[in-house]
Amino acid sequence: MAREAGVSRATVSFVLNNTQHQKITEATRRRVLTAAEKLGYAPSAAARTLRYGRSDVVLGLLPDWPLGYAAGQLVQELTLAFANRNLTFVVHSGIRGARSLSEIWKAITPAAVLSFEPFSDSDATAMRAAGIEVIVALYDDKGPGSDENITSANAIGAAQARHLAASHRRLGYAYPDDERVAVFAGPRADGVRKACAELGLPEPDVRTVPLTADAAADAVRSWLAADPQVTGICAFNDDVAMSVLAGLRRLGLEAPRDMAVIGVDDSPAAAVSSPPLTSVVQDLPGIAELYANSVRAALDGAPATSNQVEPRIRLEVRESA
Amino acid sequence: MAREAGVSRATVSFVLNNTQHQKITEATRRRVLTAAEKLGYAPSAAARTLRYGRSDVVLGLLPDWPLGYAAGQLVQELTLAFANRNLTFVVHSGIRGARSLSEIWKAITPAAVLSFEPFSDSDATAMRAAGIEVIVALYDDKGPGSDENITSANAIGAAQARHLAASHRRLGYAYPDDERVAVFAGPRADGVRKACAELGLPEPDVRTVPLTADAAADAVRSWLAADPQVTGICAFNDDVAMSVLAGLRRLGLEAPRDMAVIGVDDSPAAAVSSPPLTSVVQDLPGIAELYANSVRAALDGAPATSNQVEPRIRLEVRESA
DNA sequence: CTGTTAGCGCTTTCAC
DNA sequence: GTGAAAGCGCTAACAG
Repeated sequence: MAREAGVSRATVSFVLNNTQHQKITEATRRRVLTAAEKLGYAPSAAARTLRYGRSDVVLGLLPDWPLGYAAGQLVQELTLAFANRNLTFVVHSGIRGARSLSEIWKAITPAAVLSFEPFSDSDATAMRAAGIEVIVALYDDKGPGSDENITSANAIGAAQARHLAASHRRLGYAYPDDERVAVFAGPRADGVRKACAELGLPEPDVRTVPLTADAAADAVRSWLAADPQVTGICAFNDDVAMSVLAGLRRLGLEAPRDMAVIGVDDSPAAAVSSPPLTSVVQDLPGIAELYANSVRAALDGAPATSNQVEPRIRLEVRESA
Repeated sequence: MAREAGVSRATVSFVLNNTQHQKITEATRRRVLTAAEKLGYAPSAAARTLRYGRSDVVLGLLPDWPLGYAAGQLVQELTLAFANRNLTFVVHSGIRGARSLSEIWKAITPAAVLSFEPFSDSDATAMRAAGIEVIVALYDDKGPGSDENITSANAIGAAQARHLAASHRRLGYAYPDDERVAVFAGPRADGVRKACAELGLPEPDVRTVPLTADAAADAVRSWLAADPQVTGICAFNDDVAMSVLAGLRRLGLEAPRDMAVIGVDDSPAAAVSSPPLTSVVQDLPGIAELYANSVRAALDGAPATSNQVEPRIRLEVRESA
């Protein structure tokens, strides 16, 4: 490349990177660009990474569990948010039996890792030792025993509860039948619990609801038999909510007359369920901006900017609640 | 590292990579490993990539459109399949306004790219020039005018049609209301068309079905008014299928009595829809194996192995059809 | 303003 | 057996 243009390697570097504060002759500039064009020259990210010790890649680590509509959306928004900050976002889907975490990040050499599941301390220290910024998303650092005010982690559950509390005196929580999402479902259920407490409602009745009509019917029966009777259900997500709706139909009952149900995610199916499902929708673009900001700030060595706007939570009110 | 162990760099390399045909003293070997351990030494993928000109990363390029349940599953299966072949699979979600394709692959330096959407010839040649294996998935290279036998691309549609043909004389196709998935929906609709032709059924009636009950009701009305009347619907996916079901309910009609409906993906919501949805389920692990094999073979410079087993397609028969 | 040089960490080749 | 050295492509620093 340098040889071809008859120019020094450094000059080439300046031209191709549009380095400021370097005055390059227009002729030289043109010569370099022409040569680059002719040779189909492409800069080597590997070399650049080796030199800098850091790439511009942000590695997203997805957990093992089933990825639904919302997860896909979030990934897309994150991709966009990082791109706007000159960072390339790629995702690796964690899965039993796949490569170990260390193999992944060594293969990618990311500038930062944004994980949606917690990992071991040794992994974390190893990554930090390699100069990688590590950010764990979606989890409160407060620990399980925290009795703080409602945080963004459980704001979803709280929003569900508050909506139902307008017309229901006892709420239930439809918990997913998948242990893998427990880290996720727990905080949401906690949000419901806290909101109930704040509103003076009795403790919510949490039941696991598998994704079959029969099993859901069992749960519905139990809720209706409870004392005080449970008539408003906050579901972990739209799938679980639709399962509850199926359970109601199986018993010849109807939402919201006999029992109100509210989901999370506003997935496409929610709009056409029977009855159409009321659902909580998260501000995914906002959340993506938040994480992208955190990562960018960490990479720039900036202090953790806490002027972050809390992402909004919205209710898509339909007929089920 | 070498300095610390008092051993040559080459020796270190041999030990850490378990290079065969090199006889290393057990003492030296131990010395190296100890030093590596103590220093928390991690090999630099960037340097290795620079040296080899190729990493062990396979870059998956996802299209812009909404990622559903099946897409998430496929990504997980691909991750596993590639891991079993010593390849690290990461995914970049294509999205309007995000970085250009060339920025992505230059940042990652992948050994291969597995794309789920077609890209320009110039992109393809640029990547190949950079030594990257390029594989475009999910599309037939036969071109749009192909009248071949049913291929895997449209086998899904064919399976739907064949199931419905047992009890219905005229079929309809519920096409998604999203232009972005056209590349995907087209072949499936073609599969239905071909199966109808083979079975001596009239041409299927293709209608776009948005994801709202009202719009779906319109489509249902048109199908029932058609001549000959359409009573069996193949839907692009489960979401569209559930929309058709909603349209039926809106008109006071019922599946499968008034109209049978069959979806694709067997998403969680399908099992609890009203009525429970019959759906085509693809052999995602099989498909993942297929692609992983192709990529592996291409990287090994092997000829395209055509002893590939065609992934099976299965029907999850419930009540809607 | 332009050209040269060193070195990021790794592997391969060659010399001891 | 082990050690030294070159070079992958890049950029920062320095010399002309």
